[in-house]
Amino acid sequence: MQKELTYDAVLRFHGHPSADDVYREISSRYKSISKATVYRNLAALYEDGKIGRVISTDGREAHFDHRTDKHPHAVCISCGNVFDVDVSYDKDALSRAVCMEDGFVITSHELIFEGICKDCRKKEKENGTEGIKN
Amino acid sequence: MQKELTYDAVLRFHGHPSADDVYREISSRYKSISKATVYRNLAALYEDGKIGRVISTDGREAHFDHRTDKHPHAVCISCGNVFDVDVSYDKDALSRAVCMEDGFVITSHELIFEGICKDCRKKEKENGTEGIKN
DNA sequence: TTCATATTGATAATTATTATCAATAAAGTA
DNA sequence: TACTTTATTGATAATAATTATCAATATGAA
Repeated sequence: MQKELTYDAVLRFHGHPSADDVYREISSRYKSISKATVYRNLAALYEDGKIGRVISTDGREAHFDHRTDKHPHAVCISCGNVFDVDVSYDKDALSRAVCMEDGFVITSHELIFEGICKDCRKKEKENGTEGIKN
Repeated sequence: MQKELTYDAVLRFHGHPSADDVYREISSRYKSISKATVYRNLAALYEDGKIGRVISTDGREAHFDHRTDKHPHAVCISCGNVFDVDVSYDKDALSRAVCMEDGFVITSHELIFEGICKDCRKKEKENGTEGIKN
């Protein structure tokens, strides 16, 4: 059952693999898995609450997470990699403070930081391409 | 110059039109504008700081904003519409509190609420489809 | 074994957006 | 004005991530 393979592959990553990362990780061991199956099982595992899913922004791919607790992430605007952010804030207070027009029921929220990761900053310095995106 | 048309069209919306919304709005008056031009000019206007852009999440289209100040939004997970959220929080304190692994430089952040908007809740009640997405 | 159900792989379809590129328009200059 | 250069546009192809389709295979129960 490829669902198990998919789950194990996600756990094998330290960080936040994309569906394609997971696909390639499994492919390297079991040659004949379909990418559709990986997408299907990642979605199912997320539904089951077995893995986390990082909200994807601005056309970037979704990333998955061995952590299942909700926590903020930082996305590198240059390479798209996702990092955990360690910041505590009062989620309930935030929810209480929200004042929406009548009738909108909030079920969750996401806090996403954007910036440039260590590696991309290094590359930019080397190439003298600071400030140039992608 | 279609850039002006595009700008005016965005201002004409109360809410947060998608590129396609803007395209249709202009088309209804000036039949022969290209969608590529609308995308191009929306991007340029955003670069110029003349309009705002709502971060798009999970494969949804981007939405644009006549407001240019950064503020949180709520996205309806059913219809995708975007709403302003009125909540004050200490952005600087949040930034200061962020503890990332060395070298990641944070340039901005987004706070996105998710939930169900008034209209979709109404529809769900009528259809008895509560809890069913899209 | 037999019948029903679930999962898979291969591939087509979808959707939002960007890239390409020739045609047109606008601006600058002699 | 006439000519040249630059910018903008429209039409359309390309891209990229993801989902849908559907026949083939696997699984499980009776």
